[in-house]
Amino acid sequence: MIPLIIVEGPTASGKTDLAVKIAQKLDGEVVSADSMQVYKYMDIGSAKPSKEEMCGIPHHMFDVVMPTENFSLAEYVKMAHAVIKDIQARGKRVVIAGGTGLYIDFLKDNLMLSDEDEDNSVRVKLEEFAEKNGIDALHKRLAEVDEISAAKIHPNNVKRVIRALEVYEKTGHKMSEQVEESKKGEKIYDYKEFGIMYDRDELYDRINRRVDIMFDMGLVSEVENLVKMGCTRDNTSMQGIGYKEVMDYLEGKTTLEETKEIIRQGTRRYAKRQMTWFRRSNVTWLKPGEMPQL
RNA sequence: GCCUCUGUAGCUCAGUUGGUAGAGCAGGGGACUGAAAAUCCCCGUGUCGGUGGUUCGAUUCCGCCCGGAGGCA
Repeated sequence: MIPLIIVEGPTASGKTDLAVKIAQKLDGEVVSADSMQVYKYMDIGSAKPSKEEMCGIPHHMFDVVMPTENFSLAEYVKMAHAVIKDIQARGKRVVIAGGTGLYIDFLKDNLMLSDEDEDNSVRVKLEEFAEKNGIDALHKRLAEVDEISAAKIHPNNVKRVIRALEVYEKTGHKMSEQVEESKKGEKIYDYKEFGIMYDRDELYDRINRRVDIMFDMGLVSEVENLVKMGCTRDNTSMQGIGYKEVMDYLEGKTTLEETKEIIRQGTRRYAKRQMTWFRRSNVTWLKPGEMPQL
């Protein structure tokens, strides 16, 4: 089994810093587990560490896809496994650092994903069906083919209902079955999870301050540049906090101050969701600045 | 100094023809298997500014006091 140190926790809690310190101590390299840092040209808003902050430690899974392209969990997991294998082969330790709980969960337990083509015509058709017949009709359709998933997914959660139907139509298997299948992969990692626990008020302070810093660093021109490259709201990359809001600003829908406040709030809420996610995994919580027992 | 308006949840405000109160926002909790920084679900007790009075009963009516806004001198 390959040993893994995982650093997780809410945004702005100092994961990057801690990961670098651990990597220095263990002679390791850092693998990011972040759904926005995978995009190229999205540096400021996704809070990628600067060269100086990396302190010479190699970082992976940054800039692996163009922001005009869509990315997925499956691609992340595939690439990250390969990167880890490579680091291990070179005799270095692996430190995972990131805030995307879903990515971390799939990676650490080697959850299996069946082969599925990227064709999203099924999804588009289901979206049209929902538009036309309403979300209750959509949910009913799911209940007919996969009762278990239908019971688990709230009818209002259209994205999830569509995905469950998509799985069924594409593979012929129920999503609830697929979940069971996914757990049959071999355990290949021996991991320890650490998180940084801030007092809520203190974390929110850090978030608020960091948003201002992002603007000072040129977030607006970063987004302008992405728009020039052809990014639109349809791109997953533009769903990132800071990006969609600055697009509104560039289109004159909000003032600069409003934009900042909406981003601060969105980030606070995001941090709260992250904490909910990580709370249920077996994390050893550290105080800010504390070095874990490795 | 006088007159008018105003003081209710962290904020903005509703409301109770007298039976101790509710919206939005903020905030909190949760879910999460190929979009996940996305998406979705649940959660509202607070000396109704203070104090006396009227009343079976006052946050509601009346007096006084304190705070805020405006007007007239």
